[in-house]
Amino acid sequence: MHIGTKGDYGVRALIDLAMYGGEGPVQRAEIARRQHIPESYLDHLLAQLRRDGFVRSTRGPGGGHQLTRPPEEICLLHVLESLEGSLAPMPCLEDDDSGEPHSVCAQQWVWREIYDDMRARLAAVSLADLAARERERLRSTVASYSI
Amino acid sequence: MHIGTKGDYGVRALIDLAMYGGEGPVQRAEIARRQHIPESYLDHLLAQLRRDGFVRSTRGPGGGHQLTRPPEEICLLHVLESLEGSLAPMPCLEDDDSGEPHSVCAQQWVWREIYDDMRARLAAVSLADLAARERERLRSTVASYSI
DNA sequence: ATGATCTTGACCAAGTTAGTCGTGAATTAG
DNA sequence: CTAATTCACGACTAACTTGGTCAAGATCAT
Repeated sequence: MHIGTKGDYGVRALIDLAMYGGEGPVQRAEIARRQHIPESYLDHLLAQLRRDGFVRSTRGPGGGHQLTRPPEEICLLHVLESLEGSLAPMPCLEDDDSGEPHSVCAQQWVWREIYDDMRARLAAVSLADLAARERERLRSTVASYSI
Repeated sequence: MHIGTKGDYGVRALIDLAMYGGEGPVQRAEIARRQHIPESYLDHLLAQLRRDGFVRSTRGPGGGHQLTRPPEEICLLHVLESLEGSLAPMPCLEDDDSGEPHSVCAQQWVWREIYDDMRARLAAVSLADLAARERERLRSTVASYSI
C-alpha cells in the first residue's frame, strides 16, 4: 500500500494530460519538464498506463500521449493499482482469484476494514477532481509570487 | 504502510504474551514455537518492543518476557508503529517535527484522509481485543477438528 | 560455578525501487 | 526517399529494504 514515485509521477503525468491534452497529443518531454520527472523513467510509467488503457500514444512528429477517456471517468484507484500493483496493506488481503483461503493473521479484520475504506475513497476521486485541485494550487502559487 | 513479517510476528508475539503471560514470564522459545516464528528473528522484534516499553524481559532460568501494561491499555497503532516505523502511505505524510512544509503531491489530501482514518481505527483496537479474537479462533478451529 | 535465558551486533541472500541507456520502430515533413 | 521526430521496449545498475541467521556476551537462579 505504499505509494512510491511510480504512483506519484504516474498520476501527475495523467493530471498533466488532463490539463494540457485538450488540443491533441502531449509529448513525453513536455510532461517530464512540467512535472519534474526524469524522461526515461516516465517512459516506463506511460507504457504501463498504455497497457492498462488509460492513455493512447502516437509516434512521429506531432505525436505524443492523450487520455483515452474523459478525465471524469478515470478514477484514482484504478490508476494507482495499474502503476503500483495491489494496494493491499498485507499479503493476506491480496485479491485472490484462486478461492483458497489465505492464512489468517490476527489483525486481518481491522485491515480488511481499512483497506475497503481506502479503496472506496480512492474510487471516488477522478482525474478531473485532481486536475481541478492542481489548477487551483497553481493559481494560488502564482498569486503568492506576484504579491 | 505495508505490514510485513515484523508487524505480523510482533503483534502475534504480544498476543501470545497477553494470552499466556498471566503467570509470570514467557520464554522466547515458547512464543516462537506457538506462533511459528523463527526464534532468532523474534529476538529482534522483542528487542524493539522492549525499547519502546511494551514488554519487560528478565534473564536467567525462569526468565522470559511479559507485558508492561494490561493488554487493554496497549493499542495496535502504537505496536505497529514501533515494529514497522511510520505507517504513512506516502513520504509527504510522514509525521514531521521539522516544521518545514513537505512537497505537496497532487493526491496528498485523499491520502491524508485515508491515513487519519486508518490510525483512528488502529488506535481503537487493543491487544485484549486481538487476544479475545484469537481465543475464539482457536476454539472454533479445535471444534472443527473434533467433528 | 553452571546452565538457562535474554542482548547485541555483524552478516547475508533475495527482492524492490528508481532509475539510465541503447537500439529500434512508426510517422511525418520536405 | 530520406531525415527528423517521437514513442517502444528491454537490458542493465546502484542503493535500499526485507527477512532472516549466527556468534559472542551479559544476567540471573540455584
